[in-house]
Amino acid sequence: MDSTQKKPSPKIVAKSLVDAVTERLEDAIIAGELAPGERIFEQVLAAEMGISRGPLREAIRRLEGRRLLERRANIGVRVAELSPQRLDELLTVREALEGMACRMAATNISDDEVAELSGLIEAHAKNEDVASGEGYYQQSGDFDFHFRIAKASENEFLISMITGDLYDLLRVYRYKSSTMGGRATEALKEHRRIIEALSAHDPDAAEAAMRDHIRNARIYAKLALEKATDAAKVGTTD
Amino acid sequence: MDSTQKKPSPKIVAKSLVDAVTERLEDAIIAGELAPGERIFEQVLAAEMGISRGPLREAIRRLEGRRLLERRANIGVRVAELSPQRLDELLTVREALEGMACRMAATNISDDEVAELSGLIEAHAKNEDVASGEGYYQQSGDFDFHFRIAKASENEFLISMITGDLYDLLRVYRYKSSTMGGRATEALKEHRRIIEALSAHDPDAAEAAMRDHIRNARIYAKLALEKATDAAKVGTTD
DNA sequence: ATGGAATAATTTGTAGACAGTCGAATGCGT
DNA sequence: ACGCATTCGACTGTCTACAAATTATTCCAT
Repeated sequence: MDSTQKKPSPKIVAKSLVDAVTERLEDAIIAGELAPGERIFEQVLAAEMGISRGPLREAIRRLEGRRLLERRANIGVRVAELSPQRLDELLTVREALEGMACRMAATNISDDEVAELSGLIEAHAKNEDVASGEGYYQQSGDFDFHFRIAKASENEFLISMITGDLYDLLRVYRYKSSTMGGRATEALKEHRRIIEALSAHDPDAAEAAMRDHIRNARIYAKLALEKATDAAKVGTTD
Repeated sequence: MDSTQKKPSPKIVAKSLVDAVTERLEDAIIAGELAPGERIFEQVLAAEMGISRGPLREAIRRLEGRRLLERRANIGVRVAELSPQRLDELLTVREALEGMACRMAATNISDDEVAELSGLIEAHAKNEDVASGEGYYQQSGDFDFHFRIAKASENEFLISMITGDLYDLLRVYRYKSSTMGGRATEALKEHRRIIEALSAHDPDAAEAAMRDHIRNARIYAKLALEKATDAAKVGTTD
């Protein structure tokens, strides 16, 4: 949550223990320290973290809502399973949401903001990572790009979904496998098309371009992830 | 949560206290017993409900995630404010999500399901409520209609968003004012167009029809709600 | 070996206490 | 009389400890 940006202005937010624990748990899940499907024992975890059960339970309730954890009454809490199918579902929702955000952005965005977006993209285009087509491109510039467009929608609800819940969920997959990379050159072209549409303030074209971009990423990621999990099933003795 | 339907199949879910409290709080907010902006005191509420603070706090965390409650650190919890603008944002998200759901439904839905949908609509068309254009139409048949289409998308993530979080949030507005009614005849026409597109298994047309339907509802609701709140400002001494 | 009952482990809920923090009211000084 | 600092009170945030309920496991008898 604080790894990339989102904290350019370190607001002096009075963080409660629950907030801190939530983030830490989140990071642990994202980093794979807590494997998908793994069971969580409240007392053990609380002891490890040096806190009491209360705040831990509250943090768990939150992540439950974000679908990072799953609870079955009187049985326990498990880390959510991450199937390729779920990723596909997730990205489909993202397509709908970001498409809408981009549509709204097309009407609201200022020329200055478009210029900034363009600068962002072109700066990254010069990176060797991107030029070679490999790129951990997705992890740095891509977020910024999508975040800014979401913000330009000026729809608070939409923004919080895209940059909050959805984003966190996606990070889990992004970490698991670098399936989202390797499409840098295509992604760059798609980004340019999005900027074009935004610059022309054409809502229909903007939405279409964004949806196209995310749909391509989805299809690519799905294939890559399926291949990866198949390989894993052969490679490991799990 | 159990007032209308959503519980056609009373699954034997072992409910914990937290679940029960969550629902009750939710209902209280939706029914307006807890007014928007009203502050909540943990001790008081816990005492009123006859429970301890623990489960109450956990329930609050959940509703926080659903954006029904807002918490400011060390200050307290308030019932979320419901501005016309927020409703507009909400319905915009719904347009995107249900549009996507309808698109997917167009490919997945069976002819039998289309027939059922059609039956549902036509049955309601014969109702006097609807014919008169007034209708508490929105509260009964409309939900079913939208729910079924969401389900037909076969995207679990999408389904849970549309029938879960979003739906609950909308209920708050629906209760507050009957702004969502009075458009029954138009809504019926729009529903028929959606069914047509679904029956033809045309994704593009299906999405377009659904988005059109929700967009119209949004614009109408926004105007109605703005008028209502303006009137309230004059009418009350608040 | 299978069925069932007793047992153990874990989650869930409760109670009480205390520290930290914010807000409001109070009182002082100008 | 007005503004500012201080004090006081209330509520949240957190911890410890205990009690209750439920599930999983083990072990014995058939």
